[in-house]
Amino acid sequence: MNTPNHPVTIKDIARKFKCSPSTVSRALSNHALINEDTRRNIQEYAQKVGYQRNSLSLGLRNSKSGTLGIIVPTISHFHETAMIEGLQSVLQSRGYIMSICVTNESYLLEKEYVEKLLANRVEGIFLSISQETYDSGHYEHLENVLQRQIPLIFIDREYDGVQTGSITVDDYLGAYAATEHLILRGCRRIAHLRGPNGLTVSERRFKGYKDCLEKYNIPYDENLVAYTNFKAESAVVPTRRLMSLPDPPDAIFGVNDYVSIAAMQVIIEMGFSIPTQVAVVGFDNAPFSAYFNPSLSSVNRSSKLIGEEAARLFLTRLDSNITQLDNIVLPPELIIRGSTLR
Amino acid sequence: MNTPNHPVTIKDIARKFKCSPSTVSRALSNHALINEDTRRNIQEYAQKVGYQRNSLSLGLRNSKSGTLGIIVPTISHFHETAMIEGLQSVLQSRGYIMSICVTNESYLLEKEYVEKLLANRVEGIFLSISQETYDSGHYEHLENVLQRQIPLIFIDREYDGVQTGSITVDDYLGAYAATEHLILRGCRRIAHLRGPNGLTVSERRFKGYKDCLEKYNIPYDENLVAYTNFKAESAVVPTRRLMSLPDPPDAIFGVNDYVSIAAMQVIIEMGFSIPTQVAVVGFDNAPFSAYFNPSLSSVNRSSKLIGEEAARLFLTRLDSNITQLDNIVLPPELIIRGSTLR
DNA sequence: ATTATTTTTACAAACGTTTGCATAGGTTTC
DNA sequence: GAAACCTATGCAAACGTTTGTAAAAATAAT
Repeated sequence: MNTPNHPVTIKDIARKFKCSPSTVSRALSNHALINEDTRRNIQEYAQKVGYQRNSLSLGLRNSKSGTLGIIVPTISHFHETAMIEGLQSVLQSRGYIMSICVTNESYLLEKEYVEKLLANRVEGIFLSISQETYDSGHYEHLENVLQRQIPLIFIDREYDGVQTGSITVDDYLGAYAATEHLILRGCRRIAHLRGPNGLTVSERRFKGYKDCLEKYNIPYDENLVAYTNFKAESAVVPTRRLMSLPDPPDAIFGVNDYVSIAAMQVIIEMGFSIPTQVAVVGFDNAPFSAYFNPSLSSVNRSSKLIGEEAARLFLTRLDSNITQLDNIVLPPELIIRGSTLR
Repeated sequence: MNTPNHPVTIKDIARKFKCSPSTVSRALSNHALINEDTRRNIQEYAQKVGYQRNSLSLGLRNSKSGTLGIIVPTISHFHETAMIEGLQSVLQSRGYIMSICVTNESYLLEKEYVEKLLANRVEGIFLSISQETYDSGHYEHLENVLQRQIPLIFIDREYDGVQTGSITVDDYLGAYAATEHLILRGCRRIAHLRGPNGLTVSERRFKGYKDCLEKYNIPYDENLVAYTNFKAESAVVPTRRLMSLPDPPDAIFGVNDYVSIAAMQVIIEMGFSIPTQVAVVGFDNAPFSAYFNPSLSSVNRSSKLIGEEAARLFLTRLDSNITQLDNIVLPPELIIRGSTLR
């Protein structure tokens, strides 16, 4: 019966109506061959006692769980949460539950999570691959996913070796545009607060920066490049060093907005003025960037859009059963604000 | 066999070894009564073919899914993601998968999610109740959770009517402290950029502000209170109005940091100086606040700690089987920075 | 009244596990 | 050589569904 912690099952209802579980099941799913009266009675009763399908059982029977997996390296930045929001906003109505796994850039954790999600029979996986995975070149865990015909979609970070859908933003182009903007604005000694060595996202932005300098015949000066770990604090000391150079930079391109605002603070504290003496441009267009003083120019990645497009890709795969998914590269957009005004 | 999209099961292994599924099951779980050789053989083979327990089946059998539910009104703010990170950091090692549900303050969605999580046999639910739920006074869905003996823990937003564990931060106290700080600093016309009407968090902070004024015999002036929707943009017009008053405020207490930084921008644009003419204090101590110009004083809520403590509460419940969970109220902490320096 | 037809229901198997109980051999004990 | 005892394995049921097929009941047609 309805003992406290035992949820009511189809069998309970069957017992109540002295009929078979199959009848109850069919009644609840509006099967055509069920008598109208019994159908109504059963449905009303089920409603009353708060019957709810056991997803586990359901999942076991048809190898589907009504769950989607999202694997990201972190959720502490605006970018990732915005992507998740985007996914959510599109998939909400389909009634999926989203399982979110955070890898901290670890290959092992990523592998474990993929396996666990597969064991949980998720109906799709959205993956932003970890740096370690990218470096290691181990993709067996992903091949596994595809082999099992589970839709796999790369969000933000892709890997060419695995043939599946992806939504990414061209980091290189974004960095190039930011640098070009600084150059066109008249800056010549452009510093770059880059991300950690080896991280794809750092390297691509660094390359965009470097290539743009070259394109405009501005000599690359490695003294003008400093390392950060993406966090604001990590930009303080490097910026202080840059601005203490005998010939300090007239512009700084930060690998993200956190780094850039920290740099701005240091620059101002040291008595330089922004944007007249030093121009600053960031990356990610975080929601706070427009409100800085001065407001921060930044490369927008439309993080939420990534999630939305990824969700749409997934739905396409589902609805049309197309297995060949698109690889969409979204264009970054430079937002010009006070920190780089002429 | 090992057909492409059919994961290998215990039965497959049993067939391979011409033994029964039960033997395989026992071998895999190191049951004492299994011959050492068969155990080793089976384990090696399972390893080789990448056998993995089907969580759905497992869950069905023992009404447990290895999954936890997290229900929050939003994930677009720092506060919520930090809480999730906190949960994650503690629960990581236990191997749980976290299902995250976003309610957008909707009672209906919250109810649906709770039901779905129950249907998925989650082993615990961390809930930050939606405003609509709070207002409606409908808690049947939560009673349901408790009745089924599923650990339920309120994070950040609690409801006294449901007897279960909670980790919250005293909003009232935080607002009081912020206001008091402004008063002690010498401000007398203190404006408040509050949150929407009816939202508990807005009201509590508003009350803290108002009570503090009263305590210090500063007349409450409703002209100095303006509404926002927590987003930066929504603070622009109200701040402009406040600063255009014949007798403009000498301090602004913002309901959160986004609102406060937008206010700061407007204030500076209008030619006032911070903190000399106007002091500003925010709420949440967002990671960007320290880097503003001037840096923003703010009330810290230790968002990550909320998650960590909630996770610990859950583990206590699990390990010791104590059903009577604590209600922990964390103290807010005022962080004083440049925006309120004397 | 008998057969044919339709409507409604029940049975049983399956999804992948685990586990109490039974049983098949093998070994020891008397 | 029988009784008693291990050791290793298998059987079957259970978790909660769904669904193909069979069967029963009701209705219609002859």
